[in-house]
Parts: sequence; structure tokens; C-alpha cells
Amino acid sequence: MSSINCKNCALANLCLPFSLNENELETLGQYIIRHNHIKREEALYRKGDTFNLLYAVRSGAFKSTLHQHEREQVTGFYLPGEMFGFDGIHGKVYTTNMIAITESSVCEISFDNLLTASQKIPSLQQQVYSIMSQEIVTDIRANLHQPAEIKLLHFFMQLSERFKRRKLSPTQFELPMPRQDIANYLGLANETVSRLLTKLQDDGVIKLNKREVELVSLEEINKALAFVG
Amino acid sequence: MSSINCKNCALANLCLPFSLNENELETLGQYIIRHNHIKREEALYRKGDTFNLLYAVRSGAFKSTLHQHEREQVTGFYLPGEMFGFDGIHGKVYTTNMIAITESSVCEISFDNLLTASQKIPSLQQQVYSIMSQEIVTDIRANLHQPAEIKLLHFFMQLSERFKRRKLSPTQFELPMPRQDIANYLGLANETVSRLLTKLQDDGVIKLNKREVELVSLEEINKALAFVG
DNA sequence: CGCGGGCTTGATATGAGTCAATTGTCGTGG
DNA sequence: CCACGACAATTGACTCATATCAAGCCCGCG
Repeated sequence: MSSINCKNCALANLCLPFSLNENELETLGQYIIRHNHIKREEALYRKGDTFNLLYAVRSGAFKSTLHQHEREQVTGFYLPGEMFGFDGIHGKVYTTNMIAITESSVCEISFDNLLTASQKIPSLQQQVYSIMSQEIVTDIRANLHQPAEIKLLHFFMQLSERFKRRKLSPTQFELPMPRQDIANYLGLANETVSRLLTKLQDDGVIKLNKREVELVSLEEINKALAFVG
Repeated sequence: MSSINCKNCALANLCLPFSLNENELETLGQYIIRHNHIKREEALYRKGDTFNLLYAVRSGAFKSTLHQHEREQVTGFYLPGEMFGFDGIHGKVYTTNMIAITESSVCEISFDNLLTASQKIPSLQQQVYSIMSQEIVTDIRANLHQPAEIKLLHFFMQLSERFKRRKLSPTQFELPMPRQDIANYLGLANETVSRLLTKLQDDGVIKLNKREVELVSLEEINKALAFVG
């Protein structure tokens, strides 16, 4: 756990620091605390815990989950540069469990401090609104009722865009999560996901090697998704 | 179209004015514009339109929609006292169509003005965060993958809570939308919804008369939904 | 009074889930 | 370094929930 400097962070332009000047970065930095070495499957918080902190993924990946009749349901994934915890603002408690998918590290800021800081720094306030807006858009799109194959392609394209934002390849990347979590998130059986993945490979749309994906033709995929959204 | 006074609004405690003092209400009021007589099926905005304005439902009801291979998909409902348009902040364009379900009226405020005002009024800023947070929670919960009957009961309970917030009966209310829209929103065929509604009536869980619903026993319903969420 | 949209009901089709067995993969310890 | 065990992914056979297709009904409106 250590106080941190956002200036040197490669993810700054996705995160709170976006569009802040040197002085403002300095101010913000005072409020940020870093947590390293969050272990796989460790819960950062659980549904019902008192809300205080917002988080940004620094490295690794997280999934948010809820319990459904003894089963876990994955409600979202969070990758480096992405923030989470906003669901807790309204009711003062977190409404999901937040679990590390791999060894991870995060930056945290207390909501109260963020309020104070964003009162002083207009562009920070703007950025918080923007990030929350983005989460709303993501959540709405996750609701779309489509056949399994389309859902899966959508999911891949969404990941692709998120990797692109980080200046990584949008066509070749490693899935941060196991098939099970993908299936669960999309509301499918993992057998279904498995079958579709082999089908998509047979069709030449994607290439797969364990968690390594290659999207062979973004154009083809986008064609399949046309008129969606 | 007219400038408006939030002080006398019965919905103030659900909306932006929540927790503002007289002076602050005065300030906020300057920025609010009212639109009456929005006709059934009229679009307040469409996906892709430039984002500027946030809205609060004053009377009536709205649905947000997206297009999916020639079909419309309903992505949300907005009832009196509820705000919408936040999805447009991030990308500067609205990401859904917003359509009046019945003759309606709204209050609108430009996002720029809201930013300015909330810079001056901390509790206003807090309230905007809270409302956006609430939308996130709603959207996440709408994603849960459950059998049709549970989805439908969830939907009724959600409506129940929203009516309760407005100090209306949580057990007897009128559905603001036709069955078709409910089915579409939940990702079901309207035949399925229709069948389930008659089943729920036969089971004595609800009573229905056209759009008039009575939830016979909230306890029973909550029991069926236990372990969910 | 008749027309039409929304709703209900029935018969059938199908996409995806479940169950079950097999294979593949990785980490650990002998 | 290899063998084992545990878990993740795949594949196949079968089932089931819900969609689709097809009438018919009910009520409000012109």
C-alpha cells in the first residue's frame, strides 16, 4: 500500500487523470492509494459491504458477481485502466461482489475525497461523469437479447475495443478470464460457448489457442453484427 | 416550454432538487425547462443525436430502445421523477432512442449548465452521482439471467418499488406500458409473457385487469425471488 | 356495428441447457 | 523430470424452456 503519482501512469488517459494539468494531478495524487498483490479469487469487496472507495484496475483483471440461487452470476469484467465501485454510491453499499480474476493491483480513492477534489477541479468532475456514463452504456449493451453466437462475437468485439483503448492489438489478445466466466457473463452454458468457439474457428472467423485469441477479420465480424445496437 | 420552479414539484425528492436549500433550488430552477404534451410514440431523441440535455420525467412514461436486425429492443423504462440521458455523456451522442409510451411531459437541463451548477452546489453534484449510480444498479440487475417467470416477477417488484418511492401503492398500480414492451424488455416473446401472467393469476400471486395489477402478496413474491441478487 | 390492435390460447419447432464421458493442461510433489 | 491429481475445455446424446406459427377473442374506437 503506497501513495502514488498518476503522472507516470501509462493508464492515466483512461482513468481519472484524463485532461488534468500538472497541479491538478498533484492534488489528485494525494488521495490515491495503491494496493498490489491482490490474489486470484480474492474479493476486494462483497455485496452489502459499506461503500467508501472507488477503484481503478492497475494491472490484472476483476469480475463483478451476484449470487443467484446458489449460483454465481458474473455481471461485468474490469480491465486495466477501468474503474469500478460506482454502483455503491446510491445506496451506500456495494451491490456486487468484486473478485480478482488473476493476481492484480488497484488504485483506490475514497468517494468523499473524490467529491472534494472534483469540487475544486471541474475537469475531474467531468471525467467522473464520463466514466460513469461509459459504465451505463456498457451495461445497457450487455442487456441485448441475441442468439448465443452474436452475443459471443459482441463480447469479443467489446474486448477488442478495450484492448485498443490501451494501445494494444485489437485483433490479437489474451482472454483475461476462463471460458466459464465468459459463459456465465453471457448467460450461456460453458458447453455452448465451447461449441461456438470451435464453430467460429471452423468458419475461419477467429483463431484460438487456449486463452490466446486472434480475430481474423474485424470486417467479417462487424458484418455479422451489423444492424445490432 | 417554460422556465420552472422545482420548489413546488411533488417529485423533487426523487430528482435533482433532492437535499437542496431554497437558494440552491432557485439557482437550479433557472436552468430547467419544461416540455409538455409529448405525444405517445414521439421520440425525444434518437440514437446518434448530439448529446446536450438531460431529462427528468414529469408525467407519463418513456422507454429507451435500440434496433436489432430490424427489430426494436426495449432497454429501459423511465417513470415520473426519474432521469435519463446520462448514456450520452461519454460519447457526446445519445446511445438509445427515447420514446414516449404515453402522452408525457419532461423537465430538461443542459449538461453544461448542470456542470456549472454542480460546481457551485456540492449536494447537487452528489445527487447527480447518486442518480447515475442508481441507473448503473438498475442496468446491472436487468442483466441477470433467470427463467422467464422469475424475470417477470422481478420486473413487477421493481415497478412496485418505483411506485412506492413516489408514495403510491406498491401493491396496486397501472402498468405504464403494453405487454409487448414488457416482453421485449425482458427478452421474451409476448406469448410467453401472456401465458405467465395467466399462470401467476391462477396461482393467486397477482390479479390483473388489463393494465391494472395487484400484487396479492409481496411476501410470497419475495419468497420466490429469494437468493436472487 | 364493424374494424383493428392488443391480448390470449393452442400446437409445434428449435436453440440452448443438462447430463455424462473424454480429453487436454497445468501445477505439485515424489 | 515425470506422474499424478485437479480442474478447464471439448464433444456427444438427449431434454426442456421458450420461440414461432396460427387461430381466435376481446374491447375500444370510429
